[in-house]
Amino acid sequence: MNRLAEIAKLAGVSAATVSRTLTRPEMVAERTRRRVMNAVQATGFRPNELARSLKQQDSRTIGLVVTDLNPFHATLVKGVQDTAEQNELNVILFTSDDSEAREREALRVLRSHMVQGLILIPTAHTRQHQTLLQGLTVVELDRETGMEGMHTVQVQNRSAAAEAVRHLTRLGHTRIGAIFGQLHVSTAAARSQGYRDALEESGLPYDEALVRYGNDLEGSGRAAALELLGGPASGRPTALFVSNHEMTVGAIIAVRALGLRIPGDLSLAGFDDSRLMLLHEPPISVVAQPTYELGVRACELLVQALGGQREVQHLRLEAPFLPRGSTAPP
Amino acid sequence: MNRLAEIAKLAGVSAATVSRTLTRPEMVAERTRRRVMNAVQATGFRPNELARSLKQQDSRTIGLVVTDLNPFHATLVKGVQDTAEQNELNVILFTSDDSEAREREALRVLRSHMVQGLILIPTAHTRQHQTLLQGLTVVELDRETGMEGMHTVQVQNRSAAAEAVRHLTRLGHTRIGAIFGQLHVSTAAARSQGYRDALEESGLPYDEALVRYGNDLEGSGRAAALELLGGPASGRPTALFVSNHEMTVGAIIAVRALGLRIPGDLSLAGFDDSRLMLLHEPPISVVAQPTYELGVRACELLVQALGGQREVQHLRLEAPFLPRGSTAPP
DNA sequence: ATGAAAGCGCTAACAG
DNA sequence: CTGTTAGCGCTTTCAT
Repeated sequence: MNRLAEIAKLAGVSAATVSRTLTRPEMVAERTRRRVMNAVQATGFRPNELARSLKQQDSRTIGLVVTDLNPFHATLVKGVQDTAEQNELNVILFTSDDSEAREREALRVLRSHMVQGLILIPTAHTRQHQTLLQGLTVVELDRETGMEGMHTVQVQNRSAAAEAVRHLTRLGHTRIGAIFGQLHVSTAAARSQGYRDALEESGLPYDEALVRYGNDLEGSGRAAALELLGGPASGRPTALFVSNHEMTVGAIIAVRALGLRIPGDLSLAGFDDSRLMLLHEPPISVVAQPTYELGVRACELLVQALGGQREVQHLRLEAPFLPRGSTAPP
Repeated sequence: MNRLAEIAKLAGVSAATVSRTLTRPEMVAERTRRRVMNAVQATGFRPNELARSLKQQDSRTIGLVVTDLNPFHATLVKGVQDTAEQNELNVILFTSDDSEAREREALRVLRSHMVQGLILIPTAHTRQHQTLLQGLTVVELDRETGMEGMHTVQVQNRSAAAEAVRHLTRLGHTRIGAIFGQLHVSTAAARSQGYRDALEESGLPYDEALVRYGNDLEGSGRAAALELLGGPASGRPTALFVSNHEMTVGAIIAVRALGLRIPGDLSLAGFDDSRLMLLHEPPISVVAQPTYELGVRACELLVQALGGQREVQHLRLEAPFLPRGSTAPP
């Protein structure tokens, strides 16, 4: 006898009635409802989600695929989870590490768990996984692929980056180095555009020798910074803009290793705020994404979409630049 | 027609055979197997985990419940996930925030998803949820409840804390303040014991006035540190031991707010290493838990236990103390 | 070695 | 308003 049937027997009703009481109580007579609820309470019964999902062809579960689990992502995840909880959704979390195989596997598992919705930080490989995404409602978070039908939640990357670099030009810097992620990632492309925008505004030339591309991890930021700053003081950039959190940390490490002083020898502007940036001596000027809110919004958007809202939405939040002690005149 | 049946038709066999081919290929004739595999490949078919779990009364999914998602936990989670992936297990992640309600909800959801295994950072409320844990294999991570039958994976909290405090006494400190979590949490109790051990060894009295208890979050660490350090220099502790990561961050913030200098006015020893601790000026001396490994071990242990290993295991890893620039003679 | 059939726990017509 | 029935997609006896 299945579990539902046991409760039914206990309450002297049919299984269907128990099910109704639990899902659409208004369809059940007051008296019956109470008897059922008593039995449910007494046994601590909770319906099996798997069976329910299987039957309904839909699970109350959403997938969340992030590229990494650094402080930025942790905050994102919190935003999503808190919002999911409010909407009685469960979250299955995966980390793709920007790897094609891991992303594919994550999507497969999520499909087989019958998630209908998905929040995804897309990677360079997401386009290849189009088939796996068929029929799923997906919200692209932080980055965008440009694929049709995907909702997106991200910040004004281009203007935010421009604002950071503008801050540096205004301080009088003319040799401004920059470290971006891989250009085929939308955030990197947009932020690099912002960098060019700001240079152009002040009539500064775009100099490839001052630009490096990493993989968004600390190590690549460190390596890139070492290259840019390793030369003699004469040709070295006097300011550096790094376009994500981990690479900014890497740059800080490189600057230390080279014995340079911030902001004396180098002005440093980073991306994504954190306690590390704030407690650093001096505090690091950063573009501060509203990280938690990004997560919240992504989840809210997904909930709406799952609720029937057909229109594809594209959300863009502001990411203010916070000038702090790490940036000063050259 | 269900999906399995479609594949079956395509391959000209029965659904049962397709199922066998996928789960126990050795039971199927070479030729048949190939035909089935062709059909599977061609369609990109992947069995529905929900149906499988429902039938088998067991899902290939484990639960992971952490109390928060700070850098320490993020690393823990990574360790668990990487290991789970190797064992073809999916992970459903929850954050309990040390709240009774959220923990209960997490456990309920996990049960209804038919997880058989669970990795849990227990809270003060876990004992009340004993019924919800019935029949589940659980690995307690980081903390322990003392409940019977639970596997545990944690560090040598007592001796690690003692080592940190011993380092301070050896430097010549005699007024050593301390901030712990709530004493009913095993880690806090053990670390506070270690603190006493070290004091006793050097014949120093245990002075309640020098001790505060927080809730493991940054804010409480800050508040506690403000209390301990806010008085006149004469009575103020010359060293401070803080027993978790977030509260150590809070203490750093408090120290800054008070305008004290590290290690000039105060030696600070923290718990849990991170880039923040390392990049702080001066770098913070800390007890460094092998965080990633803790996660890995917990998951490995769970896999073993699920694999039939009956014996209850209790793992204790070493957590070395790393002396750095934040601790010096008074 | 393979197929037929039953059933995991639940929900949704469809009757009554 | 409530019970009966069928079936979601899969695995697993039990036959053959």
